[in-house]
Amino acid sequence: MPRRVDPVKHAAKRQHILDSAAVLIAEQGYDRTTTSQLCSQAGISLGTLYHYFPGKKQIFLAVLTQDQQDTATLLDGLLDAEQSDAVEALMTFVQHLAEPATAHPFVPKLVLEAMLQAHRDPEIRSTLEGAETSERDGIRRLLARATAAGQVDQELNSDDAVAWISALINALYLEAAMNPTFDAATQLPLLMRTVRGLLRSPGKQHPRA
Amino acid sequence: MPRRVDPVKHAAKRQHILDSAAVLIAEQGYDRTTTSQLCSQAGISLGTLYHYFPGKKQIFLAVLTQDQQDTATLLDGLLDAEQSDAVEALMTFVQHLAEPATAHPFVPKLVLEAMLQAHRDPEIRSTLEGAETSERDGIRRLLARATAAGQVDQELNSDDAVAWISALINALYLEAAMNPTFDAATQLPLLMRTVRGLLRSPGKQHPRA
DNA sequence: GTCTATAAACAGATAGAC
DNA sequence: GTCTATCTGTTTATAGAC
Repeated sequence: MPRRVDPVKHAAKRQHILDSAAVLIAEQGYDRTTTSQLCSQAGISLGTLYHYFPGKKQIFLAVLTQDQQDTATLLDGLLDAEQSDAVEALMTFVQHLAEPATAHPFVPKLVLEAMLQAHRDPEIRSTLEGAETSERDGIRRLLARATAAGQVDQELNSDDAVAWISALINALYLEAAMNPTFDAATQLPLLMRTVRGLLRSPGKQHPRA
Repeated sequence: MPRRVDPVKHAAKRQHILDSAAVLIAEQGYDRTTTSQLCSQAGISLGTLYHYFPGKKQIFLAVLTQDQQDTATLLDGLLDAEQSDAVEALMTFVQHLAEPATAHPFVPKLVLEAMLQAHRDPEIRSTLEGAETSERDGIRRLLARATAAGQVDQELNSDDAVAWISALINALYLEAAMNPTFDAATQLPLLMRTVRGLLRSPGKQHPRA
């Protein structure tokens, strides 16, 4: 005995609303995007929108939550993997964190909008906090392994290094979102190079193998 | 025969409105900040605000313009100065571009808000464009000098390098604005170190003098 | 489930008294 | 020059017909 028509159809439409909302909010920003625009973009009316979501803010939170789950899944897989070269493991992790910025132009814009709004709205902040923490934590653990293996400049403060590797990844998102001449996919290798430069001692060669 | 009461008093009050507006907009964002809030923060009424400015947007533009003038003046002075070591000249320039981020917590927040809004509003974009262009142009010229002097990795693409030095400076502003545990003043030296790491060849020592 | 019509609150901006 | 009172349009959200 099936439950009328709901099962997948409802979830699919909900997802469709979320997808179109993500693009619109990325382009215009959360504050400037009206619920009416959200409706016309999704091809539905106001009444229908409020049938699927209790309010505008919840739509934004739902958009952020699904992105967060993608990232979390990605990170967990990478942290489990054992690799011989600790620096290369760290670099792989960094690359995977940076890669979404190259997927589609709206992605870095959405990430940046989320970061800004998180700074102003407690609800959005707590939604994002988990992802950021696990991101930094992953970097920290992999960096510790690389340092223990003597592959990183001993004088480089661990907390500072984590902060700056994280900052460099954020910089890729920032430039991809703001600078029209900046192509994230092309610039990704240079991000990797810069991270390596940060880890390497200023006065010494990185000891290979 | 003096002109009634206007001369300095008007300019001083205008400036006071701008100063309080800058802090408020930095904290809340432009869209979330209402004209009423701008008034109560400045200690005046709505009617008075519109006596000094034609509208909300013009207040924001005025805030950005004055910041821009400070930066432009700073850059010009640095570009004129001749220095023996070309890399050091570049590093001095980078440091001066990054330094405002360490001045007061609201400064990086305001800069970031401006960058976001510039991406969405043509008027704000054109107001900011001049500053960004002269910033990148300064980096480009100083980098060219350093490259000509053989102090920079020959294989490093010039445009990429400019983009990433600029991105690193923006990263300092971004982290200072978003990350409460990130102290811009403390992290400035590490920014300098990272820029040096970027310029240095991955396989060779930076040839000193 | 989806729509149209509408309520309730609030935004930016103006009028005009003092 | 500065204020209070008010206009006008828009925004989020709800009611209720189909």
